[in-house]
Amino acid sequence: MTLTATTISKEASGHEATSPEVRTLAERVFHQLQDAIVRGELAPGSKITEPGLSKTYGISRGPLREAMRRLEAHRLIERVPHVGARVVKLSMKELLELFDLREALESMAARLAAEHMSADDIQGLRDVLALHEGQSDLKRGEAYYQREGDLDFHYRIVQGSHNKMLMNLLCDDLYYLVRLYRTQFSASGARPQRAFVEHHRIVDAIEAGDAELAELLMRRHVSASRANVADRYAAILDPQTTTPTA
Amino acid sequence: MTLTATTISKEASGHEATSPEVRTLAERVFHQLQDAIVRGELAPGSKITEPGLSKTYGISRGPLREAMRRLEAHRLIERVPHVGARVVKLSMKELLELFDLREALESMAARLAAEHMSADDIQGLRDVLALHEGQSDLKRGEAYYQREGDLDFHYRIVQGSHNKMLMNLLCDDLYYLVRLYRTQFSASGARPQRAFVEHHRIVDAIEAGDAELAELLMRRHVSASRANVADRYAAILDPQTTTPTA
DNA sequence: TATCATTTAATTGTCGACAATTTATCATGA
DNA sequence: TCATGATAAATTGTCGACAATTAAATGATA
Repeated sequence: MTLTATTISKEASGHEATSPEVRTLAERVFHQLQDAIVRGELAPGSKITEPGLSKTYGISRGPLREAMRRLEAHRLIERVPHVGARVVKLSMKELLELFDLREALESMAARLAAEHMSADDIQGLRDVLALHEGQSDLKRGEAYYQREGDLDFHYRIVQGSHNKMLMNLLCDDLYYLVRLYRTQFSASGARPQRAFVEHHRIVDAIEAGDAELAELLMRRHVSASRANVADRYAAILDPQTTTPTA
Repeated sequence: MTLTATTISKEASGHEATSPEVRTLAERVFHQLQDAIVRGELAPGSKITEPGLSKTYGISRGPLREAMRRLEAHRLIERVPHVGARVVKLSMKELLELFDLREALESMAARLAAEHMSADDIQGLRDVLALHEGQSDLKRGEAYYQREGDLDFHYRIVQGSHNKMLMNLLCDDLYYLVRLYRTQFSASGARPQRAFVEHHRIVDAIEAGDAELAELLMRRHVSASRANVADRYAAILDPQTTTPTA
């Protein structure tokens, strides 16, 4: 077998970090821009210009344009014909809408995962949780790794659903928006302990093959996460009338 | 055939037909291709080549490429770097996955619609149903208009949810796949009476503001539709062991 | 000074040509 | 005859230049 290139080191903790597809310039600059946006290196709402990026990344406008089209499709930038493009700036309303979508889709994913996940898959899930908690012990305040770990957890469950369309939707589209939100709202980790417990109970339900319970628990988990975000936002707007931090 | 002009009689009952955005060549040819694929004029699985389409539509490869990128993002074509693109060919497995997604998302839409729809919106819904049934009386066997009417119904409920992200997801992405499936599997209308009743009950629930019921009924509605498709497919594979057509 | 029209600059949209890669064709040899 | 390798054709990827449109700047007028 020739296999030419792309020996595929696509495992790793990284989500798609180690470029599964860099056969072309457009692909590469797409991933670079995607990363830059999600990490907040390109300020939300800032205007991005084709000649500018073209110079920055050292490529012509052709492939750059294709990359921008893909970013637009993933809703990471917004384009207006003949005017230009700017990095998306999520409003709180849209963020809550995003959580509603996640609630519907991830609860479904949990149900399917309970029906389709293999023993190995479940073991992998438990490993993620263990790693997750270990890191959290070390750097309590530092929420970054924890949050990435959280996404890893959700990733694996979606994968476990074995529903390709669902995987594409959540992993390729929505999760990048979730990560973007975390940087834009500088989302402090928040409620880690409670989330840990919820994660474990979800895995328990999946392992027991209890699809209905897994679905319910995941729905509550995402819903609680949403409520937490809404609460914090309300606290910023009006520091008095909200519940004290847990 | 020169064709150059492309005056485009893109009217039709079309949902977004009256071009909200034809400021650029890429936009126009995108909509043209989208239509051609959904209507089955471009055979599923057939390879589409850039020079070919470029000549057909009388534009250069630049804007054509952008149109193809958008088609890829909407999952209407599949591209492989350095190889080419072909029109998607939905497998039965993917089709059922699509129904699962619709079940999760549209039930959510129905719930939100029950909470947010205005009186006018609801009246519009009832009008669609009336028109729908009137057409059905005329052309019983002809399932085309009926099916389009069915999509109109679902469209309006999604719009009624007032969740922009949900609207984008269902109306801009998934519904085109639904229409594509109907041509690819030459989906005969099937079970019209039952669907009518279900539609009416869903509207009743929405009008009553009963979010929980609306969600449940929509979930059942989509689920029944899915079961119907699966049943018909099984019937093709093995004509003996299935239930007689209703 | 404020407003509006005109001009200027910058950015996006489109095109044709060239380079890189893949696929098809064909010849050669076992 | 089949497999293998080299060659040729076609298609995709990339680039730079020009046209069209928009936004900014300038100046004139009330």
